This record gives sequence, structure tokens and C-alpha cells, in this order.
Amino acid sequence: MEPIAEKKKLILESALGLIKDHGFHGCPMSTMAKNAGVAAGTIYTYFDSKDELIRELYFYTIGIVHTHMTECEDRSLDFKERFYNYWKCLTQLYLDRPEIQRFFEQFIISPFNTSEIQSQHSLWHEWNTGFFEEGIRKGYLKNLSPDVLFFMVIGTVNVTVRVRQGMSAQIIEKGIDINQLAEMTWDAIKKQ
Amino acid sequence: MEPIAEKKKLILESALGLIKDHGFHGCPMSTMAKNAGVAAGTIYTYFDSKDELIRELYFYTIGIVHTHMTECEDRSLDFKERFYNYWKCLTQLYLDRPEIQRFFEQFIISPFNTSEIQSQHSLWHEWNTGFFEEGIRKGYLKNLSPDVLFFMVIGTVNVTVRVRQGMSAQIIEKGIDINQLAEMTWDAIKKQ
DNA sequence: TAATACTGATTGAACGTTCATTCAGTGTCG
DNA sequence: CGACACTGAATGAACGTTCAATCAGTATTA
Repeated sequence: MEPIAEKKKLILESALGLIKDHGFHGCPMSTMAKNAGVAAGTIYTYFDSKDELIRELYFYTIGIVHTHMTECEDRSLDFKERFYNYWKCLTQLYLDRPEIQRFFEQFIISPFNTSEIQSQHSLWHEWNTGFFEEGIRKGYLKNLSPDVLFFMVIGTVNVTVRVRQGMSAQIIEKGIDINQLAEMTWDAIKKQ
Repeated sequence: MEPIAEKKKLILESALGLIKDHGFHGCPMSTMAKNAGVAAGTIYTYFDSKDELIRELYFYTIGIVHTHMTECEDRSLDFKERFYNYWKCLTQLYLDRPEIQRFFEQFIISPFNTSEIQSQHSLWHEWNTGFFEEGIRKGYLKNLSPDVLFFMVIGTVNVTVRVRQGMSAQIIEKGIDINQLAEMTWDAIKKQ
């Protein structure tokens, strides 16, 4: 991954923040420009079009997630602990940077997410395939496709974060423990 | 639920189909009108605005899901069997009518889904609360908030349907059994 | 029965607004 | 001075919405 020009990164981060609150279509280029502190035309120095900007955001955010997760990783742990660590790191990242999670949720189901995009080689996807394959090989996980396990975990992390965000008041009040959701996920994928 | 005027229903169903493929913002009113075989102005006889049409779609689709699920229900079964039945019915509905699932996915994360909308009393939500409360009371399910269990199940059904749709070729080829995903979900929520 | 008036749904061209994109002009740096 | 990044007003296409005109169906009248 080549280093991203400072101003380009500024525009990407600024767009991420706006998309979190207003969605792709609630963010005119003029607003994105103003929010990033540049002129509308400047965005076109770095991106061919709004669509292209959104596509680049996808790869940009995937990069952030991948970097974060490899930094969190501790391969010396027992696989079950590694899974809890995985789950905790990803959940925490999404809670700390909700704009990333919100962007993914929107992007994945949007028409931007073409099969061409999905078929692109991504380090993050590769890393996951390796992780879940290892769990299967070592007998910890159900013998399913690593992709299925991956999607299941991602899906439940998303549910968790959404529950956590939408119910923060009630969660504290009712004493719901977020770790219970990690256990649920582990119970779902572990070999019984 | 009062019967919906024939033409109104026509417009709703037609819009659902278009939204599945193009998203809320990829469907101009003009296209919706053409697709439904009416003039643009006619839509405004039945809906105040595009936003209002989308909000009505939400309650319309919730109604479809609720009706379908109560029809599927068999309260004479063992709770575990009832859960598998629940899971199978919902998955099947989503597979048969992908436009409903796609609409939900989009609506839930969109700015249309205000807290006001969410707080509206819905028979479908009530039905679920009852279902999961019963499972907890009878000792089958983890002692968590029924809402959390509900969101977890819905989340995994969505994952399942997306996996199933996006990988149909590979699923057949790799022999992935969709029922394995129901088992995963059951393992996630059941009392261990 | 035939002619006429009324009703309310339906039509689609037209309107005003919003928005992505462009480009002529300005500033900056080596 | 040349090259390049940057600006923001201008452009034109697309869109949601409106509304005067039309039309089918029904009631009323002679």
C-alpha cells in the first residue's frame, strides 16, 4: 500500500465522517469539500468522480481494519483466546470509529459493491481466510467454509455494535454484558 | 390492518422490486411510476412524498413478514423445533422474496429509520419478544434480553441469505448445507 | 332512452431545486 | 518563468413535485 497524499487522506477521512451521519446520498460534493476545508474542484484533483471516491474509501477503510487487526494479533495465544481477541479488537475498532463500521454496512449492500470489487484480492480477506482455516484445521471450529465462518463473525460483530450503539442506555441499565455476545459468537462457530 | 387499495399495493410492490436492484436513491419517482404502469403524478394521490412512500414500505413489508411467520408457526412443537421452524421460514421468505430482505437491510441503516419509527409498536416485534421470552423462561435460551437474541437471529439470517445469494454456485459445488447455518445460530443462542 | 352534468382518479409536461462536474482564473513553489 | 495545485462560480443534467387538462364512470334530467 503506497502512502496516501496528505490532502487525499484528509478528504477521505472527512467524507467518512459525513457519510456516517448522512449516508452516501446525503453528502453532496460541495459539503464534503467544505467539511474537508478545500474547494469543490480540489476533490477532482484526487478522485475522478464521487463514485470513485466512495470506492477508494472502501479500500482505504479495509486497509485501516487490516492494519488494526494485525497489530492486535497475538499468535502465541490458544486459538480460543485468539478468537476472543479478534472479536474484541474488531468490536472495539468499530465502537471507537463508528464511521468505519457505518461505511461498511452501507457499502456492502449498495450498488457500489459490484462483484468485480468483491473479487479483488484483499489482505484483510486473505488474513481472515488464514485465521479461520487454522481454527478448522486445529479442530476448534466447525468444518465449514472459512468464508461462511468469516461472514458469520462479521455479521454478529455488526449486530453487536448496532445493539451497543442503539441501546447504550438500556445496556448499562439492564446490565447487558457485551462479552456475552462474543460468547454467543464463539458458541456459534466452535466445534461442539 | 385495513386492506390496501389495489393501486397503492401495486405501487408498493413495484417500488420494492426496483429498490432491490438500485437502492432508494437509484429509483427516481419517474422510474417507479413507469415500472408500476402509472403516471408520475398518480403516486402522489397515494403518498405525500417519496420519503413517505419509503416509510410506508417499511410497515408494509413488516406486515408481510409478520403474516408469513404467524402462518408458519406451530406452537405444538418442542421449543428447539420451533426455533428451527422459525429460522427456516424466515430464511425461505427472504430467499423467495429477496426484495423484502434487501429493503430491510437498506432501511434499517438509512436515515429514514428514525428512533420514532423504531419505537412504533409493531406486531412483528411483539411476536418476537414473546417467542424469545418463552425460550428463556423454559430454559432453552441464554438468559439475555429478548431483543439481543432477536437481533442476533435476524443478523445471522441476513448473513445466511447474503451468503446463499452471493455464493449460490460455490454452495452447490462445495456442498455447503444451509441448515448448518441454522445450527450455528441455535448453538449461539441456546443455553449451553 | 338519450343527452348532459358532475366527480374524482389519472396524466405528463413544466417548474424549481439540488447536485456532480467543469474550467477559467489565481496563488504558490522551485 | 513554468508547472502545478487550488479556487469557487458557472453549467447542465437529473430529480421530486405540482397542476391544468383529460378521461372514464356515474348520477341527473328531459
